[in-house]
Amino acid sequence: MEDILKRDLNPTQEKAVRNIQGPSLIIAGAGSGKTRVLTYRIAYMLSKGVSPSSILSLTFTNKAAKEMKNRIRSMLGKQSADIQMGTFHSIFAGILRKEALYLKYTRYFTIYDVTDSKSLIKKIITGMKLDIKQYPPKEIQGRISKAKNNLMTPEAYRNKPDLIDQDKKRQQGAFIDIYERYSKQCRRDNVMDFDDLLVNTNILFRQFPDVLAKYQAQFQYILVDEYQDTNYAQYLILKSLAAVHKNISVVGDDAQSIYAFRGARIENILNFKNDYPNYKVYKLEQNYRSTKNIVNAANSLISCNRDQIEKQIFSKNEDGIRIKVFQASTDTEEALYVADEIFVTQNETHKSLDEFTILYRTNAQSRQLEEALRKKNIKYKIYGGLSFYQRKEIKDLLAYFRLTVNPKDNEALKRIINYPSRKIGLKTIEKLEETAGKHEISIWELITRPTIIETGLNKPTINRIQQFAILMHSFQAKVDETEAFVLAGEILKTSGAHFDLLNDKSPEGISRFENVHELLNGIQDYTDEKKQENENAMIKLGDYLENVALLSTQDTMKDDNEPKVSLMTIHAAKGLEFDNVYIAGVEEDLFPGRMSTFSRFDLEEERRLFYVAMTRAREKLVITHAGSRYRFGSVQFNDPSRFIKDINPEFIEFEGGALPIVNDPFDAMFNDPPAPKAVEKPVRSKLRPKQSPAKTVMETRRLRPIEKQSVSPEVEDATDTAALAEGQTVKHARFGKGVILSLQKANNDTKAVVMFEQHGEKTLLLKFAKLKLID
DNA sequence: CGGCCCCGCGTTTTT
DNA sequence: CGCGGGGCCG
Repeated sequence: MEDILKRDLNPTQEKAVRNIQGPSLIIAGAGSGKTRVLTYRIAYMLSKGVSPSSILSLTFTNKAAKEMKNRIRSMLGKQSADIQMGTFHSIFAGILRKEALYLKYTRYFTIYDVTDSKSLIKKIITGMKLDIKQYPPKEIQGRISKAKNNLMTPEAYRNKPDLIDQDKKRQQGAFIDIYERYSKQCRRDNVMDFDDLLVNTNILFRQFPDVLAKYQAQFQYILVDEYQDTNYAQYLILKSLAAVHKNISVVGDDAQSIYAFRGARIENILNFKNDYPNYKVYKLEQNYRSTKNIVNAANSLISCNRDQIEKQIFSKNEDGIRIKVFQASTDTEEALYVADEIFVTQNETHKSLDEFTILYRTNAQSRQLEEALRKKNIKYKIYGGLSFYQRKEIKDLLAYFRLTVNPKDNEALKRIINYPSRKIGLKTIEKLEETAGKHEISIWELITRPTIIETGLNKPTINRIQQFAILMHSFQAKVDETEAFVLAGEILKTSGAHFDLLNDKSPEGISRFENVHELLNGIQDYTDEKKQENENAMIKLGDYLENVALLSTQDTMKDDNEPKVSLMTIHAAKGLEFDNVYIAGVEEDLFPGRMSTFSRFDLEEERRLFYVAMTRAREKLVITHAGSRYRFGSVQFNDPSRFIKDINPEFIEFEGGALPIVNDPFDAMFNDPPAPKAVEKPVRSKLRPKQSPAKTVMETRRLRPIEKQSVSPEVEDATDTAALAEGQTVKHARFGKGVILSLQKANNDTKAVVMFEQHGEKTLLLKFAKLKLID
């Protein structure tokens, strides 16, 4: 083990791995080997005699957890199985099932996805006779989610007069009532939404100290990946679990925080020192993934952000080729260019198609790209978007499974009580729901009790409903004693769904039929996989359902052997890497999205997102943007993204013409002035307001072909950095005249401290600053 | 009750 | 443009 650490890790990584006692904060830049550090750290702990079951390791996807376990297993043998490793949501869902009774849930609770919870919220709003325009379900759902992320229960919310006041002012005075009803109904139906998994864990730990103590005692060592993307609820869970042993190690990179929109707090990283004053910090700054060119380009981009932890990410890899920037006239042309570029590159380099990815800001962009790839006969796969599990036929079958496991699951019941058709229509379902609501019971309870009479439905209808209940009952009786895939098959056949699908001979019908069988295969695969870890385990339908509910975008992609280009949003690409990366649609209003351009905070998150996109690439990075694009059914014209201009042009090769200059007054507002503590960032044309009197050096340069930009200095160009010395007077494009106070070598560049006449003392990187010597 | 048609709206991003 | 929801008719 000792040899392995020495051999495979750099000194900082090794220190981070060896320090297993006490709190530690590992700041890990993109491509700096953070997964390796985490993996080796756990392996090292095990080799030191730490018991696997006392380790809690939280990862961002379940796939990442699986891979880490496999790596540890291959390093050490079979010991990794007992490590609690997975996403926050899956680990704590597991704990909540074990302890469900404390919270008046049963261990069979259903996890609602966004669609289910939105549908319930909508039902509540209309049921309260509120205007759907005034209370858009989607917005209400977002607000509920936000409240939950901050652990604001309905009771707590109601006790905040300022919040209640605010709601009234925004014409949503009934928000709290909706929130309250929603919470009550979830509880009544034995249902939790995604946020509840974290909220209820917090409630469990807060209200039942002995339960908390049990887990504190168990999890003596806690590791957290992607710490920058944890929210308040997650932070508190960690804090309480780690309170006793304080062996908590968090790994994160503030520059890659891209989930603030769903409640993530970068501050969690910054506040770590407050909770654990005797913490140790390790900065992994060497990027092993990408070429120097890509790393430096990404650095120049991210330096435009004001909020960041100071660090110097560097690469010792080859310089590599420049980033290609291509301007297409339309989105169609852009897609064709990307497909063609991939085709040519693949032919030249003979790299596997697995080493190519196309990244975009929104899922909607995938269509054009798919078409272009199909035209070129290039195999591809798509992550996310409308996934397999979102298809109607799949959701129908899953609803059967859900209702089998949790009979109180109203949303599931409503979905399938009339599928296949049992002549139970919408009106009937409405009546059921209404009556159930009155009695504060679930629909299932209503229809399996004499209370069903109170619905006022006619005899034949009641009869049909009871037939359905008998059917479901036969499934429910087997839920704990039958293997998932056996029961699933039986449900498919006996429910009549199989017959219904078989009867549809249209192409779509056949595809639906195949999908359903695909789902059954998936259950089989899942079962096989689980049994590899534990031969004697019995995989029940409930286990499978939990797995499905908590799948992440990356988890849904099954390995197939044929190499394919992958298409995905940048969010979905988090943690992945490829030799060749294409970022498409890099345009104003799309990336950054229009909504993000109004505040510095949002804009900086978008820029971090772009940073994540760039740093996925090992060797080649291609950025494309289109002058016009179909959106909302009509043509929209977009300027190239400001992010392209944030990248130092020295690292870019513009293809197909120069980049037009865009002036956006917001740019200047949100990027100026730079952070005082950080190293001075390069000055760019975008810092100038629209009616800048004279074109700057940079602006003129940008219009010329790339070759002239960095090779031979011209009249207005920078003085060769080697010619500069202390004491000289220089001119800077933005800061004007100044005197060089000192020069200092840094990485592969020189830092200069310059005293400017107008702007005072500045520290500049000569590579970026383009100083001109004045005699 | 079920099927069909029309209208309105959406694009951030996801566990 | 494409989807989902709502309304209308058979």
